Amino acid sequence: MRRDCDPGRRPLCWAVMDRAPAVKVPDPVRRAVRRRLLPWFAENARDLPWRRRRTPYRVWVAEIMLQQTRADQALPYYRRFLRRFPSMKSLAVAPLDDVLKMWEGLGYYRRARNLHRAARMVRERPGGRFPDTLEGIRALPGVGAYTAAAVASLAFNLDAAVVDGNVRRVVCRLLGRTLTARELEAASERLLVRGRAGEYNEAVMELGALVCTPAAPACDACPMRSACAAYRSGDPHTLPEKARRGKKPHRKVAAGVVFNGRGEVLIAQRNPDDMLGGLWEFPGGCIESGETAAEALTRELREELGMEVCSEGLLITVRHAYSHFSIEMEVHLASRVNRAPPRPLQCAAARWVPVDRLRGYAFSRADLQVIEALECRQAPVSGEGTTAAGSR
DNA sequence: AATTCGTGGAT
DNA sequence: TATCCAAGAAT
Repeated sequence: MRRDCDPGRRPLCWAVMDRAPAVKVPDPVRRAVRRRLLPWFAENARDLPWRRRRTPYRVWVAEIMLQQTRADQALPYYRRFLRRFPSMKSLAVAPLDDVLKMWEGLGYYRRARNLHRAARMVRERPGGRFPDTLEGIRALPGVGAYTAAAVASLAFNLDAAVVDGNVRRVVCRLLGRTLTARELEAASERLLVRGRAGEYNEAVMELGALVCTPAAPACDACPMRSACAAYRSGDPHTLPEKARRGKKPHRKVAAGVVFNGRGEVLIAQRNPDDMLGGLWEFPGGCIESGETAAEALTRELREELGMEVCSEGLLITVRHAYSHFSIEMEVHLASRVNRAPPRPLQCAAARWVPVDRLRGYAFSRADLQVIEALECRQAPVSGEGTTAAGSR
């Protein structure tokens, strides 16, 4: 592709260029970044914990946590995470289950697993030191182009420009059209204030988060207004053009709270590379066509855990939306029909746990609803004939 | 290159 | 209620 592109000549079509497509970035825009945006940021930057004491470790954890996650959602997680794992070493030596527990409810759990793995990789480096080059940072698991540039600029003051959702929106509006990913890289590189890359990166993202928002940008409060092509055009909210997504499929799922007669319930750990990998769950699975929830439950526990169980009735129906599909989960109380112990045939592990110890394990949001239902079902009843385990 | 990864707030 | 989409990465 790149063979016949002489960089010294202007190609007829930018699309054939592999690198550095020429994006016209007007001087007034570049000037406005230095004269307006950076002062605005100095004045209006939120006081966020990861902006204090910018060690590579603290910056890196924040950037992983902030992937596809708003600052206000990440905030309480960041505080707890740094309290529990204040250093690279404390994270590296911790069990993965502890890391996932700290991540519980935040989503995209692969981030937590990669974070843990990367911490152990950093410990193996010479001196156990965090990589201090763009390529070295990029090589850590869970670190892509964005995060590498963010850590490089914020923790090491390297001249690397980030492109995230904010940058995309802000730059497309400044230039008045929807840019391709490659054009965005080139444009952000041109806009970057050399020697102040971290400040520039955060300023653009802060503007996107606080002022240049997707639906209703607050142009009246925008320091870049005079240099913004989309503002002049009159309808800045229409940029960048968005590709519409398809509808999410809906699945019906069955899950079981299986009691063993000693007040303990069965939980299973999901395989590391699956969705919600490493999290614990109440075992179950998809309801096939023509199947009842109770039948699906019996089948799934036979397949996943080699157990024979029988539904004792509905506990709760949980509706939940994941990133790319939604579920309606019928959660049944269930009991064993024999003494066969659970074997982790299609999961990572299985364990009997007292209900009041469930909170020590990491679950997804959907299963946390189940735990709530279990807890408020147990507490008030106390004396009466216990559970569906029904000793017999 | 298009999918697959969570969750919650805004609209 | 339904849809969008956020400091993206991995495959």
